[in-house]
Amino acid sequence: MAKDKKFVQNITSRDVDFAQWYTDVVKEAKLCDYSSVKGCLIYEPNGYAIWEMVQKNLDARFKETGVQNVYLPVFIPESLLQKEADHVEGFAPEVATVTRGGFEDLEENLCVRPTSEVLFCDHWQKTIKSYRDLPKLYNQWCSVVRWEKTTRPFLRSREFLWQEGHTIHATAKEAEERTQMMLNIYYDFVTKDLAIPLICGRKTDSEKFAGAEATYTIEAMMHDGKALQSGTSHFFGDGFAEAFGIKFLNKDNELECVNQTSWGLSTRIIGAIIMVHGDDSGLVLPPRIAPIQARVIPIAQHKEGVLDRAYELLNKLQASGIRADIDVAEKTPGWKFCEQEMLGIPVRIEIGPKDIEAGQVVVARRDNFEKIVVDIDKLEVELPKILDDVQENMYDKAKDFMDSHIDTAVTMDEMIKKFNVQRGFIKAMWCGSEECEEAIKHETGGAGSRCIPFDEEHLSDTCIYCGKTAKHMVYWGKSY
RNA sequence: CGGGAAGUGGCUCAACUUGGUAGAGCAUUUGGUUUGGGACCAAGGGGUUGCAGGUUCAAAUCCUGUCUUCCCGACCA
Repeated sequence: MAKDKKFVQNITSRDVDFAQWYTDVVKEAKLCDYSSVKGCLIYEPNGYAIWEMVQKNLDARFKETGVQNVYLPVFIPESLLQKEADHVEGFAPEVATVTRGGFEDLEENLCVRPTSEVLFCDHWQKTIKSYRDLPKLYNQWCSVVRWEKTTRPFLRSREFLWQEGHTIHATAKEAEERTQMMLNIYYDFVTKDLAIPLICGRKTDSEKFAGAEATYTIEAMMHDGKALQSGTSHFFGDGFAEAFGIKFLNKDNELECVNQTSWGLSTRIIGAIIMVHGDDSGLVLPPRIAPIQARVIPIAQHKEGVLDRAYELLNKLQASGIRADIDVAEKTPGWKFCEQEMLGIPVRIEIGPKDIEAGQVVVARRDNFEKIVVDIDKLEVELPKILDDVQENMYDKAKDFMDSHIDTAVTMDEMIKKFNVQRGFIKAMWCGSEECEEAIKHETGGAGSRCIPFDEEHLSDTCIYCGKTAKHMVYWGKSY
């Protein structure tokens, strides 16, 4: 069977050493390189192209809901960051600070933004007067800096690219709806475009964003069973508005605080794509997000007519809207196949003398290594169908994996035993206390609460740890 | 931040223990033969050994500091 054969030699097997496999894939797919500053990445063309696709697809979805793009500065005066107590407490340990400009010490230190809530607040405090100014639906694509101690490409870097959306509304209800709406957009984007199945829910108090009233999350399961928080949407109520004095006159001519949201998705999602879909041959990109969806590989390209036909094919594909390229390097076909597989290009199209004679091409799928013979004149019609099928199959495969790695437990013994022998998440009841949450994480060797799902099940009446009345069902698992 | 490992041509590593002209494979360049799963032959090019100090007649090798990467842990919305 083709799929059992390991074609690509320089990638560590996923089941042998997952961490090393991840590093190998990042390297072999040429997604990024390390820079001379710890935790700061050089995004190479292949990696940045994925991010550009993410930007394009997400940005369009945002704008459909009335969101406008803006850009705010990279620096935050230290005093501004300190205005909201919970917020500063949450972020202070990982803020980088500029103390000098040129040869002069600064009057006031400037923080490099770890997130921009306070800048938006500061701006709105000055500009919002009336209910007629509301809502404001802003988003910015930028990078932020968090001085992480442990760094890994894409998953945890000191500087990372993301989008951060910030909105203010006249009512809490409207802000709540916006919080949910943006979570749904993330859900839609990640499940449909990235083919990554998700668990959706609310974060517990200890896990929620510093300064938020409620944090909602989409959680994905990586192939090693660990969770990756892949996007978050926060409801702030009027907490920040109180601290910053963002007030407006309502229709009854009364002064009122705005209600606020923020929501973000980062280049971390590239890590998710790698760890959900990748295999022992390298990266596997879902067709809808793949910068290159199909690569034409001419076989025996020195022979009369082969290159001409290959380019013809390429032009036809590009004209029909498929993102395609061609590999005309002076390498053997086998080498090119491996290259295409490491890069994760969803399909390759082999065309050689035999094909030309028979009026056909060979389409090889990256997701299952299947080779399909297609009539050369029907390729423009057939290829989109194949790409759709690849996309769908990738989601189904990932969904099956996730579903088969979610278990339940009603006693701590059961939970600890299960976490010792299996990967994935475990559903269990919880009383709502932070002490129990902490204890569960400790005793399971690091499986923390991922989220309280929207569709809670009733597994038992009591908290798995303390035995008191359970308030919620929680997904537990180790995470990145 | 604690524990462990490592930094030597573009990449993977050797030489370090016992200081004495930096070496191999892959990649790359040129010519030729090849081409349906990482081809072969021949000839070339490429390294002040992460960085900064120190010891020494002499340092990739010994010492000190520092930076970076990887793994485990702690921390992290």
